[in-house]
Amino acid sequence: MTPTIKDIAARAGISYATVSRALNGKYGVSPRTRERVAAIAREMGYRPNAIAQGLVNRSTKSVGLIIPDISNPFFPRLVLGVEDTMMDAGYSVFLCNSNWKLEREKNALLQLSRKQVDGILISSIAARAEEIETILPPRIPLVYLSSYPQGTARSRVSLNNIQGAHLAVSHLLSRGRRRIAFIGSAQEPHSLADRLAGYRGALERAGVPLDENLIILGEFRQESGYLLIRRLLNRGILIDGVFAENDLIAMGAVQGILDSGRRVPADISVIGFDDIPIASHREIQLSTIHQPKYRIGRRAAEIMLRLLTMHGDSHPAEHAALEPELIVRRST
Amino acid sequence: MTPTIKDIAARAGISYATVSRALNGKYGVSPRTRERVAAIAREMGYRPNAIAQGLVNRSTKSVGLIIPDISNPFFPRLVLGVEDTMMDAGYSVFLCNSNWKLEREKNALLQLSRKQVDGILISSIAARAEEIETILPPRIPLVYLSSYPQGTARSRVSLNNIQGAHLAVSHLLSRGRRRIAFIGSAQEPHSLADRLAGYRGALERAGVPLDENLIILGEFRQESGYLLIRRLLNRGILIDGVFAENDLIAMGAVQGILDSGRRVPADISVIGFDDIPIASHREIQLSTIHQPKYRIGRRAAEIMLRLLTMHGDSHPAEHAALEPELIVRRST
DNA sequence: TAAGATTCAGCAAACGTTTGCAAAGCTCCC
DNA sequence: GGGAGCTTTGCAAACGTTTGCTGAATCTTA
Repeated sequence: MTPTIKDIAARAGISYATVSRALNGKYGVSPRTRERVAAIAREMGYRPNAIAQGLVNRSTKSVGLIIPDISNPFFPRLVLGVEDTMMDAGYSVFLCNSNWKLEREKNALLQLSRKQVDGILISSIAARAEEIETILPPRIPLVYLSSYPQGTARSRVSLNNIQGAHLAVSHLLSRGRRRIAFIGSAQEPHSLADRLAGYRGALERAGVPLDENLIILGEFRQESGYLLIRRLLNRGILIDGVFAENDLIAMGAVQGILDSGRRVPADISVIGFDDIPIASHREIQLSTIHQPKYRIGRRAAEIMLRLLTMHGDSHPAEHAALEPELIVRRST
Repeated sequence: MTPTIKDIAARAGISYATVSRALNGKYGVSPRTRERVAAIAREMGYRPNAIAQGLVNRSTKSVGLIIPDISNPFFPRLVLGVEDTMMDAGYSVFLCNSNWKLEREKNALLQLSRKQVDGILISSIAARAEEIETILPPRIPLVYLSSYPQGTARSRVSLNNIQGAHLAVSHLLSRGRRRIAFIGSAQEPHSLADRLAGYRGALERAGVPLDENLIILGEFRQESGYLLIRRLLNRGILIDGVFAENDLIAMGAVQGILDSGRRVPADISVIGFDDIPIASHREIQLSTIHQPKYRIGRRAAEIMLRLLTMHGDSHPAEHAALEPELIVRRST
């Protein structure tokens, strides 16, 4: 059995209340006993039971982090930003994958709240806030990162997706492209909406007519980008540019275009979104919209820490929108 | 306040012991009260407090997972395999990044044991078992996955690294390569040792003399592979093949070779290790040794679940060594 | 109908902490 | 030497559960 506070007390011949106070540096313990207790604790290899502490302190020093897909190279750095920051502050993080399924997202929320996490960070795929916020007791701090549902009053940190899409499409336009396809994913409604808005806005501003046939949706995967673009090209639809909702789709699209005998960027320019590590690879050189992934994670964690230390007294929501950045590489 | 078992009891006019039994389907409560309790619980939105349960049950239904680097594309699928399996069994997982630092690995172990996790899965960078196992109370289930320290008696699932390296180097030899460099990382001693052993073994078996100058070590990153190969080539050392300890290093090496004006594979063949997703990309086409990442994770989790349900009665360690697979692509 | 068996419910202890309150011990000064 | 005031310690309740034991109520059976 691992030693408890009582074992230490017994060994020291004092009450366990005193041991607790001594170990926690609380006021009202003589330096002599404090030292004695510390020595015994060390010698016995005492390790405070965080579960018991959690019960009485009503704080587990842990938070939940829910993301849709750890295999997508966008998320690991997000996770890292959250983890580093929370760890430094003495928190542990429960990681949950929703696998792009709302049902799993809800379930993760439920599990986390049962586990009495002090707060939850989530990259949510829910369309509306009620879908998930009703699951949680209102007092528990919640921070959205990267994507968030419509109608939420909670804190969030995200990229300015409209602006990012605008940047991307304007760049294609500046390259003389006029028939620009949008290839996205229906898996995450909110950023899709924003990026579509940016796409539409940029076209409109340039006076380029919108062709709804050029908007196609699949999944956030390379295979999806490949299949969708091939289908589009096979239908004989003319395009000279592609704005993909993320880099994976973009990379798939590039493959599809090449495999159909066209050149990138000579015939069709392609731009992605996210700037995942591989996008900058010498043989890939994908133009894209950079997202400061680590910073998004860190920022969200910082907001969480603030909510956590405010300790219940009114949660004024914080909205942080980080700036996207256009990265021009060989694909445009 | 979220409702507790006592609130339900008060509302139902019965003792909270009965409520507990009713909710847990324990023997000794009439169907009538059982239903009534369930109804009230549902209506009040009761959520069992897993912390309190953990305290009395001495089981938190959570495990820790420690990996060196979530940003390395090798690990996400490993994590996924663990997560899916543990989640299905009703466990949550605490994810910790050691960032290739033994100190952080030890600290994670400490935190997890304080959090009273039921078990720990770890991809350890420690050289010897004592370095980390002494931190943990011996009764807590521990499973190594992918890499493990020397001298451990605990369960582990890993790839047969010696065989993998042997496969890789033999493949290069079969392509007529004789001056084969080994580019590895000193960050993880155990698999380095095994892969080096495989490298040496394959050379010896083919009667190719070993040149210690061809063995160079850096980090598990693309930049490292790039720099090391360039330095090697700049020193005028002749090589016609490269066996890299992982795909990132291999990809960096390919860049370095190309940038030095040589061709891959015509002048120098390159083979990596891991088979990360990008290795199969059309523009990359890196030959490599495939690791079944998801399966390693799942297998480790399954072993963990077995240890968990055995519930203390002697832990016979399980050793699973999965088979590597040679994947031949364009780089060799 | 009465005794015994069976079903159902409650009391209270336990898990390992923290902490308010009270008591005991000490120092100091008049 | 005796109280005031301070420091140090201990007692016991509390956090939200689970569960062994006991008692009450109901049912069975002769």
